[in-house]
Amino acid sequence: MTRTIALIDVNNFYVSCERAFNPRLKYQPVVVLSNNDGCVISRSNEAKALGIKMGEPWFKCQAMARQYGVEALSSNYALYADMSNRVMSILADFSPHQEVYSIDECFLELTGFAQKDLIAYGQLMKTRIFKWTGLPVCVGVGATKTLAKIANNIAKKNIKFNGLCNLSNIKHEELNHLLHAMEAGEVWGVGRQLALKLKARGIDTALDLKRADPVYIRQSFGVVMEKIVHELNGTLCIDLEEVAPPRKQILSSRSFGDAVSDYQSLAASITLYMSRAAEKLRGQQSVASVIQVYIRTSPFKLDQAQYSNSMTIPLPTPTDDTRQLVKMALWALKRIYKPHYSYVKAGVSLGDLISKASMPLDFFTSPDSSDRSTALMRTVDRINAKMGRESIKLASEGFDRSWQMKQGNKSPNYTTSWEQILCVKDKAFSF
DNA sequence: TACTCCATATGAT
DNA sequence: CTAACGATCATATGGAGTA
Repeated sequence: MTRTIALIDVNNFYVSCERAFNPRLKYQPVVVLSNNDGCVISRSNEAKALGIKMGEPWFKCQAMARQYGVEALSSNYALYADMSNRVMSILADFSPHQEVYSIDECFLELTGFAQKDLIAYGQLMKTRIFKWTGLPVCVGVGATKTLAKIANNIAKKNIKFNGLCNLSNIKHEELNHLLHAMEAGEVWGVGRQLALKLKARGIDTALDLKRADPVYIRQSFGVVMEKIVHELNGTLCIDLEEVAPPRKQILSSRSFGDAVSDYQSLAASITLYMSRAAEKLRGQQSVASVIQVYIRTSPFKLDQAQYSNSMTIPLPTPTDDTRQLVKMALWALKRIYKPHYSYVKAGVSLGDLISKASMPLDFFTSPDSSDRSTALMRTVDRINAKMGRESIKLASEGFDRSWQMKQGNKSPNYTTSWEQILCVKDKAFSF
């Protein structure tokens, strides 16, 4: 049976979240910056029109942006995550089969819907999401995830589609016409390098890729690209993943507000990042068998002495206990740390994750002590969930936070903090 | 020879 | 005033080491 899959994607997600709560930002050029106010990661259409590029370092366009009155906001992930949850739960009502693909987009299975109803159904999604959250979305429909992605892309780019594009119902020539107008590099799964490689073989457009010989593609590019070719031809190869599989790796890293050189700051940051990673680990009921710690100077400062190093430590017994994980991480840090360098970033990762339930009993750890660890961690997690992050933390996180990232212009947590909502009220009513 | 392990590259958002 | 360039996940790949 031919399938029908929709891809719903919020337009300029982070900027749109900010606008939903701050109408002053409407019709203005607005950008949202990455952590540490480093790069542009979301742009309003007005900001795009000014030529501000995705991923551009903010300091490079700051002067120009000031000239045009561009609003630049620090990213507020608490707000975006909450808004994302609202959108996803609204969309879940439109189909029993949903794959949450990223913070701002999801696939819905619409197989079996009458073609004549699809557009109206998509329109209903758009209006309902806008009414209930204030966020604008585009809907793309196709026979495969790859085609749904393309449909969404087309809906976003051409105003005449009104934010809605159904490729599952159009004539072959018409589809081919649209694919011909699209570069191969814009197809989902084809990045810069692969686009170059394709171009070298005479495959320039999405239509060229669709018409390429799958056998040849498999030989020169591998299975992944072959699947893309099939998907472009309407044969489903990449199915919906409704239940998110547990992560195989958990990473926590951050750039510092200002470079640091002292061991103490690095140790504090590593403790914090490992604590975060361990929370995530317990959240998905896994234990880690390997940890990695790394620190590095800025690769962009070519005039400065460079140093970057990492250490990977296999754990004797897999664990999810923050205390053990931090202990090992600091042990590793001590070994790779060298004084006198200007470090700009540190991070940890947890690897070889296995389900906690399937973990074999360890000969050297008594079941009793392992139960106590689990109970303690669960209690800490619950207290922190209820009373706020870091209500309970390890002392090695320290109290001096001078190294923490810059967030010069962050909006209030409109949806997750009463205190900050009240603060907004005061502002709004002080004429 | 075939597999595992590891670092690196690439892609997505 | 100055200096200022993200985070997190997945998979592919190729070489080195190993059974």
